[in-house]
Amino acid sequence: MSRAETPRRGSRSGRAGIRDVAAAAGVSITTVSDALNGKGRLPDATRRHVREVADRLGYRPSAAARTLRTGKSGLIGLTVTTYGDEPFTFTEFAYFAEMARAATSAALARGYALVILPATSRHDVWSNVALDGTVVIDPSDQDPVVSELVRQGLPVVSDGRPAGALPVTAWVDNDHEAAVLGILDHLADAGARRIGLLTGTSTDTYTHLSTTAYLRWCERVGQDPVYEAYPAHDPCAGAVAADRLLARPDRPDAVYGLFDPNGTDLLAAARRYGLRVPDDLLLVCCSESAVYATTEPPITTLSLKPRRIGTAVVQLLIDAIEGVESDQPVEQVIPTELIVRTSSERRSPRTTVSPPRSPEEG
Amino acid sequence: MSRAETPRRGSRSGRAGIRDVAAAAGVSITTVSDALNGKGRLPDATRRHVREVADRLGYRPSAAARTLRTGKSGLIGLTVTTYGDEPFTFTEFAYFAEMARAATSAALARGYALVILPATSRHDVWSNVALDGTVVIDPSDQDPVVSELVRQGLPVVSDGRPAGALPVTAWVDNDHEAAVLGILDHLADAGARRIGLLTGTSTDTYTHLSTTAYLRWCERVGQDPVYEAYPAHDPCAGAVAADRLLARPDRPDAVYGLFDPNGTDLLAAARRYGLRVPDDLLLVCCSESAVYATTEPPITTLSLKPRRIGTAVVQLLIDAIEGVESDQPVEQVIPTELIVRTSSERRSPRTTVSPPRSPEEG
DNA sequence: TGACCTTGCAGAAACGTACCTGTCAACGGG
DNA sequence: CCCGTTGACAGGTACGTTTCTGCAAGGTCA
Repeated sequence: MSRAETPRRGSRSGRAGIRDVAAAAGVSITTVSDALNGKGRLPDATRRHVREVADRLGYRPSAAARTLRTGKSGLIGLTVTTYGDEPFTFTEFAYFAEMARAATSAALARGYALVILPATSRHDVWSNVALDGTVVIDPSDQDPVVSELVRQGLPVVSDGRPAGALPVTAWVDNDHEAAVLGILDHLADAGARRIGLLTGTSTDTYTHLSTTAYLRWCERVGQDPVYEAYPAHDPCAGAVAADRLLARPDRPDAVYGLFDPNGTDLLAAARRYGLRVPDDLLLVCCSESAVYATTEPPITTLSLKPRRIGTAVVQLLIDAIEGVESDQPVEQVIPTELIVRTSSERRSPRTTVSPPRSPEEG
Repeated sequence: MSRAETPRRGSRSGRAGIRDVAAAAGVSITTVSDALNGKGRLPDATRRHVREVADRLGYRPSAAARTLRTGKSGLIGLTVTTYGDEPFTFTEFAYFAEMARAATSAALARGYALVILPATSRHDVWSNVALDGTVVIDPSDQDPVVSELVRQGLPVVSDGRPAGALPVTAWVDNDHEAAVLGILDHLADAGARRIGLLTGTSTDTYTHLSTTAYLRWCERVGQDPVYEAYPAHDPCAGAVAADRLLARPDRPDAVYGLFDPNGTDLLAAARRYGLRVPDDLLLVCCSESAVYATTEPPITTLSLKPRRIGTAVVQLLIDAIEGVESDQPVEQVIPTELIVRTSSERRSPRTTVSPPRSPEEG
């Protein structure tokens, strides 16, 4: 009977809703919504008045209600591969941190926020969050997460060229083959005769492409491949593998390490075997870390440009979400950057004897 | 007129809703909801049947609708300080990555996901995501973000003891004063006569507490403070500051660096000045990075145990969200760990002669 | 003076779920 | 035979928005 009378239970428990604002401003809900969202045909006076009342009441629109109504949540998934229970690994620290940082910035700049999600197919977490789209880092072939997302009609952009026929919306990657070939040529130019590789045992695209490129290069120049593979997610295995590589009878005189910590691991191993860098051993590793600028000697690194990748991935994803007909291609190759430092600099002639340490000679 | 007749437009565009499942299973919406959520009093047969139909239709409950109804989103904010446009900095890389990793794992294990948010007061992003609570990393005094969140009635747990009277629900931190004092004593024990500090110019709690502790220690032992401060968010400034510190007329014979890259920076600076570590200069820095295990020489580091902090913070937050009367205190101090390596090991006899290493003497 | 458009706003229908409040049958006990 | 109880479900409302549709009031033009 007195249904039309109920006074909204006096603004209910806590937060003010749009109804409260409407009542306080003496207008309708529609008017409040339009005023706050800059829509509709309202005179500026009304708009200002509503905004002022909303501010006074401390009104914050309910994200859940808005999402339910509009179908857009403003959330982007950032899916990272997991090893065991842990998302991303030691070996990916700097890369991931840089990439995530750039992605976060780019998303924020366009009004989106990032949700970190594991690549495991734990439904309960995935289905508990309303995503507008997802960034997948280095998806494995036939990734169940990606398939599920695509099935739901969500745009998926991949960091790393998708293996197989994974139906992603777009992807961004480096040209890993070209990068490896470039490094090998660089090392050969610096005088390397036998170049070794420190690689991983996992089957992700990065490891696979890089290793394949190395093997092809070896075949082309007629060098026997010299490499050690180890489980890259194990923080200790790298040092052991580096040691093993330098302990081989066919010890390489130059090494490229695919993972971030390989530089220090190889440097330590070289010291154990009394090898001087770069005189006896040329060194390059793939890393985003700044420490290699100040090691003794500084180590040449390959940067995969995670900032640019993180930014590009997010831009592509948001373009897809918003239906923007981007003029960017949906497959972007970001160039890598070889930062040449002492560890791979043309060594002094093989035959000459050089003093073990001469700080003046810098 | 045929209003009661409308057949739900034939399962609408795309996704199946709970209504579609109910229709397909020949039961009511309530029954579907109860069956899937394990509530109500339903015979197992019905429960199974509903679940099966839901699976067949590929039904995924709408996160937005559930959030709107229940008031819980399953999302936790991870708020990071921003410097300019970028969230977190170079100097915090390893710490943040470890911390975020542990936090992500812990949240996931309890069915929550993490949203990365900037500490800027950009309302539009904050209000667009429905959070159940927030982790704030090292909030500054009078942080507007924290105040706003608390005003909304959301639990806020802080990584880092909140400055001033910031009304957080709980916090987790190291005992930074104790850590610094421990390191200074450790260096003094190793023979240091004048210990320098490499610190930051920012006003965050970590920097402030650590610097204060250093100054107090100096006063206590009667040493003149020798320190250089630099803007820690600038990736290049550290090297310059390290150089400046070692170029001083009152050059210290031991240095503690508050930030992660200080180790390599100080090592490089020491080399430039022909100082041997640890013989001429003892070195310790605060870092989570593994590279310091394999530098030449290996550098003693202080670990703030970001894994434990990340886990603890999330546990406290979720306990608060779920109203669990946790037996954990709401103010937790996580012990730091000093990983002693060569760079701070008792140098060759200055006055007393003691064996460089005596593992028996424990 | 209508016919017609514009302005300024209100009503009400979704969005998809969770849960409170029935309803109806079966059943057991007095 | 009646009444209370319990099991198994259905109806309907509310969550807080956005937005489509509608409707007066006022102005313009033929």
